[in-house]
Amino acid sequence: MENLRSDCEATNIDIVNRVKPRMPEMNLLYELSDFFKVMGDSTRIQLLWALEESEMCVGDLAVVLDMTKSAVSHQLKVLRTAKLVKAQKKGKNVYYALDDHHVKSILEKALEHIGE
Amino acid sequence: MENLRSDCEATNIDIVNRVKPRMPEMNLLYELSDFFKVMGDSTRIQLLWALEESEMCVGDLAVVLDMTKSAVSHQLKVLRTAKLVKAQKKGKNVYYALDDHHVKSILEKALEHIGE
DNA sequence: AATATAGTTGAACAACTATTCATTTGTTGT
DNA sequence: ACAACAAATGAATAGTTGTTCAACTATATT
Repeated sequence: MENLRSDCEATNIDIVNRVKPRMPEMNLLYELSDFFKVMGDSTRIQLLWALEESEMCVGDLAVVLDMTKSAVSHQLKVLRTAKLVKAQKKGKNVYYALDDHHVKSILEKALEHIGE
Repeated sequence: MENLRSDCEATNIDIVNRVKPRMPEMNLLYELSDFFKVMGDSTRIQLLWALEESEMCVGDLAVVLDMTKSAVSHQLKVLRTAKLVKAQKKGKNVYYALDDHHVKSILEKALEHIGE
């Protein structure tokens, strides 16, 4: 027996009955929104944009974004956890690169939406 | 004279000099991240998904999402402000519909990223 | 006119998030 | 071994965000 949170009855029962079973699993919804949450920060967008131009180390990214290495490093970790970037150690430096070929096209679609 | 926030010098000056001028205006970056912020919430993703199936009124959306009308209304306002949905009053009800043809393709790209 | 229904709104609260600061780890060069 | 540098980390703080609750507006029904 389900415990309903909604505070009202359906107005168009036919529509509700058609749409409700087509809703995705809660699990998938969380994965989707988590993905967009990662994209929903200007620092991380800048990092992705910069890495689309070139693989870069943390210090150089800090210069490009004009932020501290610490702040950049924190955000790179978020991007790494989301599997959007990958890290590779080269001597004293850690070089980051894009790890997802969808990011570019998603950014393009978002730009289309904005530019209207 | 700029006031730099970065706490380090560039390691690869050539890369930094090539990437830095290609970075977009801060204004555009904020628009981009704001857009993704709107998508970065499971309730709003659910609303967009449901509205992709059919135009619906607030009460029906509340039933489909199993949430209160108030919570749904608050989130619909966010989506309306972001111009992702539009509202139309029909008698006692307010019917919401998608107002952006990019949403679907963006969701699809995001699903591709997740499903790997 | 009075009542019921649909939706919106604002305040409040709890949960979350990004940056800063100080510290630590690991690598290079001497 | 030691100093210098690059990056990562944890704790703290300030700012933001989503839901709840109660009050309010507007439309429909009797």
